This record gives sequence, structure tokens and C-alpha cells, in this order.
Amino acid sequence: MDVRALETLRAVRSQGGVTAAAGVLHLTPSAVSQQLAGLTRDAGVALTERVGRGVRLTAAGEALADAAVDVAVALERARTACAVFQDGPTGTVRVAAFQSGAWLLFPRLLTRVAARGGIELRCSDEDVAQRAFAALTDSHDLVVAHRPEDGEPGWGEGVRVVPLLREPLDVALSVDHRWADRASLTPADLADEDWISVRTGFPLARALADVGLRSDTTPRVVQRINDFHVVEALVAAGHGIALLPRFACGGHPGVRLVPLAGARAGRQVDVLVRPDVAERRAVAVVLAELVAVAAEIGGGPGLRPG
Amino acid sequence: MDVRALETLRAVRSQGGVTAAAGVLHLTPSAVSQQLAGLTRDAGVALTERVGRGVRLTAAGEALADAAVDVAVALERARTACAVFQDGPTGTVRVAAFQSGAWLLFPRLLTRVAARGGIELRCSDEDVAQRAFAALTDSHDLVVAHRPEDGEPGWGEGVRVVPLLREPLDVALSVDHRWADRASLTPADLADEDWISVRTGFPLARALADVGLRSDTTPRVVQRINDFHVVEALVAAGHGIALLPRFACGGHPGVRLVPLAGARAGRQVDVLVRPDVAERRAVAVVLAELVAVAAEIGGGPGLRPG
DNA sequence: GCTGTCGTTGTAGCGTCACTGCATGGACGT
DNA sequence: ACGTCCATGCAGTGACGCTACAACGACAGC
Repeated sequence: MDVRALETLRAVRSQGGVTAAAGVLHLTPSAVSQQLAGLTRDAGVALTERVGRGVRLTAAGEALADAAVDVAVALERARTACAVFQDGPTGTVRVAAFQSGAWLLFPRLLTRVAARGGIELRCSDEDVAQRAFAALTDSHDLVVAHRPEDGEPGWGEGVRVVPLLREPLDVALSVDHRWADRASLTPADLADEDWISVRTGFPLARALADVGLRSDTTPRVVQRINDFHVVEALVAAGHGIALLPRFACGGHPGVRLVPLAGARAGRQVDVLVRPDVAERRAVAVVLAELVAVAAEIGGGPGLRPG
Repeated sequence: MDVRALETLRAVRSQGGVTAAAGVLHLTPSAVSQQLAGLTRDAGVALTERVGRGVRLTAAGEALADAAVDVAVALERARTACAVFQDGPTGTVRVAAFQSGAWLLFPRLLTRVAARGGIELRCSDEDVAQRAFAALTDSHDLVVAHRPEDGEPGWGEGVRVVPLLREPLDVALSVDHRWADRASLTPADLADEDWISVRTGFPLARALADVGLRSDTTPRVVQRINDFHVVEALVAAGHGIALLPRFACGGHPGVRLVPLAGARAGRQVDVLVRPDVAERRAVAVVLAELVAVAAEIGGGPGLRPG
């Protein structure tokens, strides 16, 4: 029973298909298929079953994929076991984050990690839908993801979740808006406004719908923009209002953030990491620094990154 | 980091050398050496160091060998994970035991396992010194070993120990001996007798020395025979007396076993199994049957195998 | 001190195995 | 009904690990 094949099986599960798994493994789909065939032969039971034009893991496949994670963890522990006998944690760590999270965290994180020395950070921002965050753990060591705070915390199977911070969502108004000077706003106040939201399937889309539920209305979404800086520009120009995270936004001079009263709106920012990757000392160090950065930001709501 | 190489490192530790490890792995010493070299390159630290004309594991090597056991366990769990989705436990299990243990346990064990079906037993008797028992776990799934009951229970590193039974040691006399009809004997009674013991380094050699200590004498050993049936034949012919285990001996018509009073003498019978091998369902079943057989024997001291 | 032997380490040759590329078959959407 | 996408099977090729052989170092005996 080959470890590479087990890793492949795990990738097929998290990526949801042979071709996608081949992508993150830097292989051809044919190679993945052959590894699965060999693994199935070793296991003696079917591990995948065809569903439509794709494949899905059987119950046995799921169990084996779970076991594959344990194998990977044990292997990584083995690497760590002899790594302590040499120098400190070293190597490159690949970190992915959604844009506003990247804007909020990466500058401080890079500073702190550079100060420690020995670890090279490879940061990248990824604009993916809610369900796609877990799959990023195949190509990145640490994945900073966000979700509605009241949503289920289920990110996916075989992925460890480390909470970073809860970020309140404020109402972003143009400074020329009639309520720009209000200390707070209720859902009822916002019933008849033009809204700028994000694309459906992305974490903050549901947060706005939840706010609408409080006033028994459906928010009138006139634009769907994912990049918050673009949203800010639109809000400043008076093209609508938006729900924006407090820490990551608010720098635009033409935009005012007003807290929401009578409704609890927020997003939860988590770090996703595969258990085996988490065993790497360098990854553990970066994760700890990430938590520290989040504590700094969450502790003082007015803080800016840098 | 290859799992084969990790397994090789573990074998080098338990076998105490490259050539011996190559033997149990069915490889040439050159292949083992190359695997070690590759593993050392991956680890970044020296895993072995030369001592005399052999090698020894460094601290890093020991740590990595420990981790290798965990990897093997995880891999075996993976196999078991999908094995539950097919049929019951199956396969062949290799069991080794010292001679008198084999005589005592194998017949009943074979009967019980055959009654379950699906598992093929490959039994063998091994006459090795105390320290060599642990190394047998590389070539056998289960190893039945024995040791003086008051000795340290340390069998070796990375091996799981399951106690089977404690077996008292009685004094074996010829039926013509002047004390053959005594109900019990004290160490002082035996101070001036000719003894038949086992070869030095074997478990029961120390038990006799301990009995001698109780009477402040050194037992006069006139023969050293490892096979208890040969010992019985010599005792019956009046060539000396011996310390023999109660359950495994006593069938000879010319020999009488007399309990020892005033001194507690016994041997402890254990099963040695590698943690990864213990994960195999078939091995676990056989181990459970072995424990059951031992309970039968230990429960009624007069029982004979069959 | 020299020699014989044992055990580990390096090198050339070879076999095996896994991956690439391409072709095939099935399933969904237009 | 056709095109597209995805998974799978098959031949070719490359790399990797093993065997066989040779060399070096270390211990024991004369």
C-alpha cells in the first residue's frame, strides 16, 4: 500500500475529481487513475464509484482517505522528529487568504516572520467561493478563510480549523448619505436602500440576506462586486450602500462605517490547515504568528495593518 | 521520505546491524546501506554512527526509528480501515515460541484458530537467548517469549508486550530420588545436589542462580541442556535434578515435580508483537486466542495441552 | 606487527515500475 | 444529435532501486 497513492486518494476527495486532483499533484489524470486502480487492487474493495461523469469516494474510500491523513501526519512527525536535531524551523510556507484578509494580515505577518528569520513566506490572495476554501489546502500550507459567523463551521473533511478573529460587519455609507452621521443603524432603517453585495456563493452574500430577514424585506442588490476596495469606491460615489468588515475596510475618505444595531452581523475568519502540514515546524510557527497578528487586530478594533 | 527506508531503519535498530537487517528484509546489505544513505540525506542529520565494525543509531536515528513505528502503525490502520468493508479477518499469521511454550500453547491455539476459520497459522519454535526475542518480531508476527518473573520486563524498544501467564518452577527429581515423595522442598534441601540447567544467557539460567542465593550456595551445574524433554530424560536417569516449569513439564513417568517452598521461583511468559503488526485484524484475533489459551492453562495448574 | 576475516560502504549494470501521451468510452448540456 | 468534459486503458520512456562485485576499515589471532 503506497503512501503516494494514499495521498492521491485524499486529493481526489478534497478536489472532487481525478482531473482536479491531478492538477494539485502536478500529474496527469491518467497517472491518478492508475494510482487509484492500484490502490483499489491492494485494498480489495472499490474505493471510488462513478457518479455522472465524475467519481465519488465509496464508504471504504472515505475511511481509507481518513486513514491516509493519519499516515501523512505520522510521516510528517517523522520528518519533524529528526528536524529538531538540526537547526530551527526553516523552509518556505505557502499562505493563501481571501483579499481583505490578505490586506489585513499579510503586512504584519510578513514583518513578524521576517523578524524571526529562517522562514520564507509565499503569500497569495485567492478569490474563491465558500466551499472551495478547503480545496486550497492542497496547494497552500495555510489558508485564511472566512464565513458568516452564524453559519455551520464545517469547512470540509480532513482539515483542521483554527479560529483567528470575529470581525463585525458595518454599514458602509457615502459621507454624503443622509444617515452618514448616525451613530448606529437598524435593519428597519435600511429596508429601502440600494445594496452592493458580493457574488452569490461567497461568504458575505448570506450575511446581507440575514440582515434583510430582520426587517422582513429582501435587500435590493444592484451590484455584485467581490473586491471591497471597488465596493468602497462605488459606495463613496453614491451608487449604493454595503455591508463591509470593520477591520479590513474604512480607509476610504468618502466612506463612513456605521455600526449595525438590533442585528448581529459579522464574519468569522479561520485558518484552514491539513493536519499533516500542521506538523511542520515552520508551518506551526507561521500559524502562531498569524494568531498573534489576529489578536492584535481583534484586540483594538481601530487598528490598521502595518 | 520513504516508508521503506523508515522500515529499514527500524530493522537496523532491532537487528543491530546492516547485514542482519538485510537478512530479515530479504535484501542485500548494500541495498540497506543505500536506503540509510538516502534517508540520512532526507533527514539532514546523521542517523547512524560507526562503532567498531558495526553501526549504531544516533539520537536522531532513534527518534526517527520511533517515528517510523508510528508510520507503520498508521499504514496498517489504513489497511484495516478498508479491510472491515470486505470479509472477516483473514491471512496468515506467523507465530514463534520457545520450545516449551510451543509445546504448551501451539496445539490448543491451532485448534481454536482452525475452528474460527479464515486464518492460517504458521507456527515455529525458536531457541534464542533472552535478548534475541525482540529481534524475532521482524520475522514473526507474534513471538511468545519468557523471562524470570522478577527480572526487568524490558524486552526491547518499539515492541508491545502482552503478558500471557506466570508459570511456577518446580524441582524435577527422579522417582528414585530420596526426596521424590516429599510434598515440598526448600533451597537448603537442595544445596548439595547436581543440577541440570540451561545454557547461559537463556531465561531459566538466572532462576536457578536465584534459588541458590536463598541457601547461600552456588548450585553445582553439571549439565547445560536447553530442551526440557532431554532434561527430563536425564533427570529420570538420575544424572541430576533440575528446575522445570510446572505446566510445560511433568509428563515423563520417571520424573516427579516437587514444589519449591521458602522461595518463589517462576517464569513469566509474554507475547511480543510490533505495534504495526498488532493492527492487523488476523493478528489481533490470534493474540486474543493465545491469551484465552493461557487463561485456560493458568487457571487449572494440572491441565495438559490438547 | 602482520594477516585473516567480518562488516559496512561505494560503483556499474540491470530490471522494474510509474508517469506521459494518446485513444477510447460514457455522460451531460446544447 | 452533436460537442464537450471526464475518467480510463494501453504503449513508450525515463528514473529509481536492487544485485553483484570491489574496496576500505576494524577487530582477533599468531
